[in-house]
Amino acid sequence: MIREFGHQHWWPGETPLEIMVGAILTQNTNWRNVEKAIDNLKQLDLLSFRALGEVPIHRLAEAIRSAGYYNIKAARLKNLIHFIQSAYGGDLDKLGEEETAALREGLLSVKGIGPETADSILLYAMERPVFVVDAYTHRILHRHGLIEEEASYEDLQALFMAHLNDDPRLFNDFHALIVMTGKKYCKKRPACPVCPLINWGPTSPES
DNA sequence: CACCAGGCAAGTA
DNA sequence: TACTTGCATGGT
Repeated sequence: MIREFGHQHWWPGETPLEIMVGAILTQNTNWRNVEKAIDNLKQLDLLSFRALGEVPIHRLAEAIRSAGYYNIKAARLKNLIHFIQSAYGGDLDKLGEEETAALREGLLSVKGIGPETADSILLYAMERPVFVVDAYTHRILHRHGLIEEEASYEDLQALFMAHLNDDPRLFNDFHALIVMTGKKYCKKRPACPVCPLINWGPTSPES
């Protein structure tokens, strides 16, 4: 994957807050639509902890319209801000000092933050050695016969983490490369240059 | 036109 | 517990 795409150096975001916002906005959504929403938040001067807390939710929803599911995502952003405010006094530095396991639990307690979003925040915003699993990860591992179709998020995460060094830089690149590979080759390609041993076949991904 | 994208929660039986 | 449905824009 490195040969095909090079190192990725994710997340495409400049600050921890921007990464957290992007993690929520990209849920089941094309990143290009998310970029527009984030650009818009910057234009409107809304991409700060303070502004996100104060902006009326309907105005926030309108600002992130291009990311889709905008009403739900506006609420989810508010939920995240509220969590940081109530648990860490709105202090991102204090949040940064929290233990990884405790922080993960806290994030998962926020309505609208599930395992992938929580782990994306932990890895890409907080640089914690947490492997991020997504739909591509599941699809690729299943096609290679490495997991059962029914394997859970935690099953996949445990598999990676049991076999890799606890290195945030490695996890960063690995997940990003899986996404790149999935986007480009795992849909309807007859062959994948990243993994020449596997011929996906011309039919549907899950066949 | 149909299908999907870096999910998650709520509803139903 | 095990499925199903809603959420929504924008690109292919």
